[in-house]
Amino acid sequence: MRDRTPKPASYTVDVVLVTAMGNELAILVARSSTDRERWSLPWRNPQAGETLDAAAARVAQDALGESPIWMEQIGAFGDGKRHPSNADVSVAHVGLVPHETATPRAGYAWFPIGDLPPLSPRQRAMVETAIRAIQSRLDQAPIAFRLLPATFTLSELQHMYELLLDKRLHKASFRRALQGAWLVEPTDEWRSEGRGRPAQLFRYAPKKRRRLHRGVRFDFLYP
Amino acid sequence: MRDRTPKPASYTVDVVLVTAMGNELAILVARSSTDRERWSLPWRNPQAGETLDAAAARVAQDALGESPIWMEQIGAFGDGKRHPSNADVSVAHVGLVPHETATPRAGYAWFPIGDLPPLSPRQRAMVETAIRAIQSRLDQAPIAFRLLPATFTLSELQHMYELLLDKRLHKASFRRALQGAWLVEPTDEWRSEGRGRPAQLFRYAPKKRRRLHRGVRFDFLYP
DNA sequence: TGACTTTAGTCTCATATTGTGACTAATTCG
DNA sequence: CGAATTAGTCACAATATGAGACTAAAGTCA
Repeated sequence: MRDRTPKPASYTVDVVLVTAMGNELAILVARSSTDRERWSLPWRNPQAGETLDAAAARVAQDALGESPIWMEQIGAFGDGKRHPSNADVSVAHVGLVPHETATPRAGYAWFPIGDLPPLSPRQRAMVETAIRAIQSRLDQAPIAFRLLPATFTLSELQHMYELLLDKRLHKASFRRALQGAWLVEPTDEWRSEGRGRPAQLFRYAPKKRRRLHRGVRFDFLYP
Repeated sequence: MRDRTPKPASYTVDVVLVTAMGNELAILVARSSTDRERWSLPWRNPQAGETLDAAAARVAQDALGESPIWMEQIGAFGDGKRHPSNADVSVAHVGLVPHETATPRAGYAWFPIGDLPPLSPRQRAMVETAIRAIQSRLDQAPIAFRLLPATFTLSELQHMYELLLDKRLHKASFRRALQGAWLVEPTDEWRSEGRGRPAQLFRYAPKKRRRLHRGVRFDFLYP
């Protein structure tokens, strides 16, 4: 697909749909309708009068048949990198989907993030930005909870955080922080997972609490 | 400029230029060339082949005659809100300029952030997002340093942080955190500001240091 | 049955980080 | 000189955090 349109500049709306598949994150990828060997993130040329968020929701809807449980714009991408469309820029979004309820429609498939098919450079950049966006918002939005079923064990929650942050966490510290945040409440159910002591199931049920007030942080290493 | 083009969808590149003017933040606003009563953020229809960042730099260049010392994209805005152009979406950027070196060209003026002229709804949203972006990146990038001259007193730095965060900070804690971050080094100059003890001048000179490793935080209040 | 393994959940303590008031220092003003 | 003003430091209490060790409840298997 060569660029033939001179002006005005056009744009697409692309979505990075993320789910947790077993022990790895996975991204929803679409098979190209013209060249079955090519893959891309789901995208769309927005219709006239369609808002960005609506277009992104539509892209997700077309791919999964349902809406992501959380979605956020992660920016406009262009800057010379190629894209399956001839558009100059693409407005990218991240969407989160719990894996249980996420069955891709025909032509779409989940790919583990460590083993993605080749994507256009622009969409490759979107995936990277999406992951970083998830990681940086992890302490500001209930992202991990959204990737789990309605009830879950605390170990499952911790493993989700470890998966998203790509680092190990200490069990006692994790639970202490979670306690202090008043984000979960226990159900009266327990789940026995074969070996080992059964775990209590919790649900996401945030309580109001006073805003934490912290001073400044200088967390950047350099320039 | 009326909307006459039906398709394909077009976009603009807009820039929120921010500086510190005395005791308040200020935004660079452009007077409309057609209607002298109307104001807008500086924006531009990108040229063919021009990257987003290049277009944003060009917008800043046209308005100030120089480049912001720091600039970052803050997202694409559309979603039905009006804009001075007929574009469906606008890709917004924040740029920081130290006030000393920032003389607006003809047709542009700094407005204190608490007293902006009426802007289009879309650009109003950009300003709000820009401020939030600055605040949220304040601990990850040397934003406050960029808004100050090359040498500054620690009180000036603290006041800049207070201005950006819109909250008071405790002097001793601020300096302790700053010490720990290895971000400034003293010069051998002092500045006497009339009454009171003279203050030592510092410069931004970040040193390498080991990455801080923290566990998880659950800093969101609810949903 | 009863050791052993596995996973869940808790406790405690040392250490690090942070909030805050009070202190000392160097200057101007009158 | 002494009060006022701004800079810069100290010390201590209060929290927050990292990490190991502990208890609890299940399955496994001889």
